[in-house]
Amino acid sequence: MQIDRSKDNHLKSLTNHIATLFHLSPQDAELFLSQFSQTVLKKNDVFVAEGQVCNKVGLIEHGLMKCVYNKEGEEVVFEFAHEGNFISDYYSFVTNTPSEKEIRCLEDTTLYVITKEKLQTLAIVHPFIESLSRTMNERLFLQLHDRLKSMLLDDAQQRYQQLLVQRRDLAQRIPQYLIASYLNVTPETISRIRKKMSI
Amino acid sequence: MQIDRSKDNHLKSLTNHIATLFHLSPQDAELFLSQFSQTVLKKNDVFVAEGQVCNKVGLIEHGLMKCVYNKEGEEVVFEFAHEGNFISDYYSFVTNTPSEKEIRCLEDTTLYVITKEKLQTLAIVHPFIESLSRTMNERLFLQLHDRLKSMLLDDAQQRYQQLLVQRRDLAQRIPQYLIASYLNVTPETISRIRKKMSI
DNA sequence: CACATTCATTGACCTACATCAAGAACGCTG
DNA sequence: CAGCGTTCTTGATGTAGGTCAATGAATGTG
Repeated sequence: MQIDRSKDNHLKSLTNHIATLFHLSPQDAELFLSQFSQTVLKKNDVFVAEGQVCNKVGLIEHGLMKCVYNKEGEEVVFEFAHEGNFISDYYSFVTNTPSEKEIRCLEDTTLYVITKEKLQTLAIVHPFIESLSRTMNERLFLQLHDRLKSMLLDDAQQRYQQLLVQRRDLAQRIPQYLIASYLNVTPETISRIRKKMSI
Repeated sequence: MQIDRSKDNHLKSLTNHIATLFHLSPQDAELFLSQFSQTVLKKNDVFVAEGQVCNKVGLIEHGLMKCVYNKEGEEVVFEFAHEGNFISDYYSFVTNTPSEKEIRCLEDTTLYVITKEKLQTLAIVHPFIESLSRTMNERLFLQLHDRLKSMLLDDAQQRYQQLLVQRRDLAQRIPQYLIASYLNVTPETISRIRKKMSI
């Protein structure tokens, strides 16, 4: 049932997406994305390994990834990313320290990748990259802020319900035990919450 | 025992601090700070009220402030800020939405304040402001990241111990019940942790 | 189709931390 | 220094959510 589009069409759609997101002209957005190189990964492939300095940012064209801490053998989900999202261990990226997280594909994933070095080189020539970086930092800040706020103020059920509202699409593609981990509870707790809510 | 310095000396010290923090030339740092206006607040004075859009950033010269959520009448500490720190509800600042937090002085506080509008005007004339904003966003991101990480991975005792190591100076100026709130536990829990650690 | 694997559910029980209530130890300020 | 508000401590008890273990459902694979 899916229409097979050319790589160019996909890229075009991503370009529009980026232009809108960062208030760029179509030309700037195209210039920006033309510096990325395409990477194709299979389900369970690792994009960033724990212990490696993350010096790259990906922009997902198609697919789904998770970014997780390893806490004594248990995965603790830090973030999910899907079509149109950027993915990186941005903490490692900024601080140049080894990543304490792992980024891995939950589905077959195609993404466009650019290195930190290339980004910095670009920023020198094209001032709009600096402004784009600022906006991106802002977005990352807002995301983290929302997450921290709900950890500080809400209980497990409230967090789950908010997730269902705010990221319903994601919640349907991701196994419940990973949702649980993202909400910082056990799968059993999610199961009981669902029962209580009779979903 | 304290040496009484002139206002100019204080400002000079802040200017150096900012220059170092953001890799600015002394000239740029001075130019930047010259756009701020001094505000003097007493203990318990409100800097940002809940419900008001926060369109300003303060830089603390002397004193201590808290930034708190109000959760059903209970304060939940989001952040503390003291000498040399910037203070704002940056979420409200960026999104132009009413602040859900209150920022209030824990001690008599002197700070330098600049409005969002002025900052934006400045950025047009002086490109270094844009880069400074990016760096500031980055720092805010890293701060939130650390906090979220410890909420996800650590228990109350670990969070308390890390606070003692990372912000010992702060911990000594702030009542324990606010430390507790910052760590998202009750004062009783902190008291019991201290007993167990025999501090 | 049989079998394995992976995920979700449920129940019994446990634990970290919260809540409530009562003192104790500080400051202040008159 | 007496008295009072504020913070900290301690004990008794409650609870959200964790852990462990068993069972089911759903999915993939030879």
